[in-house]
Amino acid sequence: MTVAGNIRGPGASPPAAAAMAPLVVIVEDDEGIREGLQDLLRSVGLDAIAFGSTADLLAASLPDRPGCLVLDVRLPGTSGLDLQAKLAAMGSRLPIIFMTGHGDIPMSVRAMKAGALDFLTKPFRDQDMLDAITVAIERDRAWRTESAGTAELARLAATLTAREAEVMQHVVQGLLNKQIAHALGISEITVKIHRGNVMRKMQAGSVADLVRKAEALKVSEG
Amino acid sequence: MTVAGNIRGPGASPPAAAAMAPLVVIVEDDEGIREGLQDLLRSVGLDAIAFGSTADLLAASLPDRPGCLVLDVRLPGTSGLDLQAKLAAMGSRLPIIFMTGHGDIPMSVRAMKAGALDFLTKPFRDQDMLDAITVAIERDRAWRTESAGTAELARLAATLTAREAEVMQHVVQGLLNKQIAHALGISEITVKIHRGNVMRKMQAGSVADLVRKAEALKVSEG
DNA sequence: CATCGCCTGACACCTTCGTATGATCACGCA
DNA sequence: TGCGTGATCATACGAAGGTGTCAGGCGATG
Repeated sequence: MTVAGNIRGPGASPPAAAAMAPLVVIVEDDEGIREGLQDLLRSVGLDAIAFGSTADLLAASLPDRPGCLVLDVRLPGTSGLDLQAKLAAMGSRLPIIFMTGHGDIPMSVRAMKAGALDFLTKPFRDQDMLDAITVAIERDRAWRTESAGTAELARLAATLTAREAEVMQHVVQGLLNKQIAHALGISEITVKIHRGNVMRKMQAGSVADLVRKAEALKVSEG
Repeated sequence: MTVAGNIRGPGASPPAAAAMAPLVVIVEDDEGIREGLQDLLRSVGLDAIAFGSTADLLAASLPDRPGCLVLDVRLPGTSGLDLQAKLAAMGSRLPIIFMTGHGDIPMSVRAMKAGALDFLTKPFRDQDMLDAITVAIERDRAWRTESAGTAELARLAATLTAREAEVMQHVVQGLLNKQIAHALGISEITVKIHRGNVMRKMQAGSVADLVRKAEALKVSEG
């Protein structure tokens, strides 16, 4: 598995990844800082894996665990900001904490606007980094939990036939069976059958349930 | 009306504030920059009002129009960051664009984490400021539109009696009338009456409608 | 005290929903 | 060609939803 293992689209999440022990991924070219950070994290019981360049990270095989990315801005080859953009384009949601020794305000603002969780200047206090990492891991956990839910919904929705999906669409709009039948040009009886299939396949115990699930799907899709 | 006019809780929005012409509020102690900014904005057809200190702003009477705040970080008395915190505590959602001549990275990160939309360093390019303002106004408009919707829902929900609200709660959970009746210790007939009142008062054409409105309310409240 | 709003309940009637049974037709796949 | 799946429809029955009418009790308010 490559770093794409952290790019979790709906349906990709294996069993309860959000509950696993977190992993902090470090990308920093200065070996001293890199190992210092690793030691710091291990001292508080956090697993950490470190790379010296973005290329190393991208080539590496990462487990699908909750965690975050601690990224130096200035790196050989692809910069930290470029990596942030690249990961975002790949669909990754892994929280990113930047650190830099020679940054400026526009750089930090750009990173924050692109979704970075924090932007620390070297030298930073150990506690500041640990605080940021704690927040980042918690956010990733929350996202994974939520994502697992919508992924499960998407899995259920994928079992619907085209017609059933169409009927569901109309049901959650609040239309009556006879109205749906007229809209689709079929009989009300057939609508009832499709509707029953939808409720069973989507594991919805009521129309209210179905509406909520349909809304959650709509939000996660677009 | 004070600056609290920009603190728009549900139910506070007058008719279609989101559609009004935007107003940019500037707080900057340097008179040259302040007037330069005002001229810049007026040159592109934007209304602007400027203050020399946060105290002046807080004492002023501001119309309830879409817009944004352009804020110097270093100000006499309360600083820009303090004002940001104060406004947030007051419930304001007015987008804030910071500008500074002597800022540092931690300051910019703090502002961005607190929800600032942008953080420009002086001297900035006119176009950068205009771009930021455009984005900010658009975001404020979107928020106002959304806010007006939930405010209307809250207004409808406020007309419900305690019992009706209770019944609605159970209905959107997907319970049957007989289950609601049992849960509340009343007869199914009475539940039907309350339910009918709920549908009428909430202007819901269907259970699906009601569920969506209840969800929107829940999100806006919690 | 009278009135009003709210909560409560019953009876009746119709609509809508949900499902079971049974059946036909089309399409793709082995 | 046979089989499975999906889509279609009919009949029928029971469960649930929705509305209207009538009515009693209860607390607040003028």
